[in-house]
Amino acid sequence: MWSVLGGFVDGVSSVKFSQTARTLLRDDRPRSLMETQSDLEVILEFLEEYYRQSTGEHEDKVYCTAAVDERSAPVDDGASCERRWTYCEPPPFLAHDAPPARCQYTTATLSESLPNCVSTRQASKHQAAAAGSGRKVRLFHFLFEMLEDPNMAHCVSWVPAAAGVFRFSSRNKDQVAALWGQRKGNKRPMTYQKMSRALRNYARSGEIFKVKKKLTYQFSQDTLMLLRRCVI
DNA sequence: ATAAAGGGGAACGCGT
DNA sequence: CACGCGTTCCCCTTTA
Repeated sequence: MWSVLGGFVDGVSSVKFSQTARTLLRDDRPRSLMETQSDLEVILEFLEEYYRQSTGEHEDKVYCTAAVDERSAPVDDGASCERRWTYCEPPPFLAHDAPPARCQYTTATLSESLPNCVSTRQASKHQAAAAGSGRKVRLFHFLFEMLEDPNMAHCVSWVPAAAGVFRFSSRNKDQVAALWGQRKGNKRPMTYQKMSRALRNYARSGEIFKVKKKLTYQFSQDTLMLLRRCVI
């Protein structure tokens, strides 16, 4: 995540922001949980401030956090990583927690290419209304974001990416579902069971198909090409 | 035999 | 208000 935020900070270097945050982002030394949380607070404050500046003090509470669960194992704990992602409506520059190199594309560009597919920026009701667009972020788009995010590999991963086949982790599949539920702002918590029902409906529209393997699905070629085209 | 995952009808919610 | 579409609920079936 540090590299992600670091990439973002570099990208907005023209903006005045906390020198402390910049220093923290470039400091790769191992940190304790308390340090990490403290650092995150500093950075989040900066991000909020930046967003306020860039949006003219938008009244909506709009930010994204990658919070570390206090009960969890150390952050870099590989497969057993229990990092909890608290997802609120993200600001435009953090539509998803993607590596810097991938920051060239945004969900906004995806939404332009994919029907009914919008950025989380556009997911803001206010802005959607302002733009005259009712398009919402869609599940397959969200899943593609998760698949492209190395930090989410313990939840869902390509098997293999070239064929557009992906598989949920038996252990962490509900984590993906929970994030999806938060992204949608659902009143009730999303579960893998409910999310998989939505995935099955994609078979009718031909966007995603069920593979005859446990917890495994496949993007259609067309959908995959469209999604990937936006990444390049 | 059991739990987990898959499947599908129908209701719900939201934008147009 | 009606409609369309995606999402969610619920329950049954299949699979490991």
